[in-house]
Amino acid sequence: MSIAPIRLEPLKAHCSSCNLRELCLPVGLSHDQIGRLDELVSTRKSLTRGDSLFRTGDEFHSLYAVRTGFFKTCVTLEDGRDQVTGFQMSGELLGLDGIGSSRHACDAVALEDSSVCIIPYQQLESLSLELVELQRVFHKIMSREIVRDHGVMLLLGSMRAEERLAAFLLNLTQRLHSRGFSQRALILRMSREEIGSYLGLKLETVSRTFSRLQSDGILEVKQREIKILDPDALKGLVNNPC
Amino acid sequence: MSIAPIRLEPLKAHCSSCNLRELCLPVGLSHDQIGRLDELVSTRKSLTRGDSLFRTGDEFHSLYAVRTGFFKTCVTLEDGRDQVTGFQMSGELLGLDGIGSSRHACDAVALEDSSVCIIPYQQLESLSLELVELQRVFHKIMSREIVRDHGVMLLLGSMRAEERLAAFLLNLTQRLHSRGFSQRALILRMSREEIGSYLGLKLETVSRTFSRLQSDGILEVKQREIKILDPDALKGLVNNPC
DNA sequence: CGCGAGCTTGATGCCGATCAATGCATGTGG
DNA sequence: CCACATGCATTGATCGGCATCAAGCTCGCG
Repeated sequence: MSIAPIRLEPLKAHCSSCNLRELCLPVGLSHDQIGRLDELVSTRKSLTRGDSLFRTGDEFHSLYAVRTGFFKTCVTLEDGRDQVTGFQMSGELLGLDGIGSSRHACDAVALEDSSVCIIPYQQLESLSLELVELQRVFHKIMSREIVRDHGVMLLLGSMRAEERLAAFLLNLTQRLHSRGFSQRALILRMSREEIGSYLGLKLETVSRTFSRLQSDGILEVKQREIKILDPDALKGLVNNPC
Repeated sequence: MSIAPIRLEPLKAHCSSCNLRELCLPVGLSHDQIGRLDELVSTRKSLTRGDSLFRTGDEFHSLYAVRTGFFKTCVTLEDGRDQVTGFQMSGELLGLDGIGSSRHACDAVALEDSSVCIIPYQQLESLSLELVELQRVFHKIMSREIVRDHGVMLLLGSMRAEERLAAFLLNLTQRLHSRGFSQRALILRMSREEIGSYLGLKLETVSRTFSRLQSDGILEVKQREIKILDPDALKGLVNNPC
């Protein structure tokens, strides 16, 4: 006997009832204003691990808010070398790169089974003309993305391997903490190679650095499960030239 | 006998009569729309070489459009290490980093005597609610800044010294060319150290790489005067892993 | 003319890349 | 259930590119 499909897509999404609304686009909007957003953010999309949400060169129509799961974005050079430009978790927006040229300028790939809310960009623009608060929060999100990228440039341009990895872990745990997860433990959704690409290191260097931090008693590393045994020591590693 | 001051500040600025309007915020706006911008972009400010336009932590009120001259932006770590995050020339916007947190997140420093137009941000927000085209162009500018930053991350994360310098020179000459300057010659407004900071290299490496490109017959380097003798060879350097 | 900031060049060393082998977890088919 | 394959992670040995340290050099300027 056949089984009825469990999920139908597109599914209705509702910002007003979403528990991510304090971390996502609606942050700071009133109940009524979020209601207006509901009209616009009406569908969602599920992806399985490895799926691309969009690719470089795809026409840009929508932004995406991560609902569940985990993504990476990366840019690729003609010769195949690529650079992971960010990791995105629930509440974070994907697709801002596409606004400038009407085409996406990077690939967005699900690192685990994930779902996103689709935010049609033209409708977002229209609603932003009505709701000054929405315009404001959207500008803030883009600005923070620029500031974040500058932080990564600082990391890539002037930090050493150990520092980079420490800064990376602290950044991840902080973001996970504001989503209700532990500050002391995390499960990495990305491979050593993807971490390395993000941090400008080779996967062997990432692995060795993990091992060193473990033997220093700062971390406990079991494959992708990380425990932070000594958070202060980890923080002490960043901003130390030697 | 005393001489009357030649320039009074603040001076009136007018987008509608500005020859940078095709490279700057007004790009794509109609004559009438640019007229509306004139009401808002009313003052300019002159800086001498070495002056800061704003510093990390300063309250954010305005964006700035470079009118003449040349700037760098940089972020600094507590221990003093810093990273140049960009170089800005005429028509380019400064200050987008401040929107997210109401405080500037980097320093902007004039690398030569320069002038900027002051764009009060609150008024820009208000006008964006009226002029959908202005909102659109502003979003595009922010998005392109994000894409640009991703390009720098790619450069810092996965290119070799020679490639980085080649990419940097090609980027500069392209931007200068669209401002009417030569594609083959340029005068660097920044020191070797500032180039190095931007590219994640030490100043000695920058200097050596310039020398190598010169002895390869690709460049002619006389201090800060650069001639590109073989543009194709220079382009050939980027995107070549070895 | 002499000073100093910025640039070039050389000698040396180290961090992270590369190459290579092994280990470990997961999955698949016999 | 085991044998084997596969993908990812760890670890070791070696190499190389860039950093570091240290002189000189150039040019503008008082």
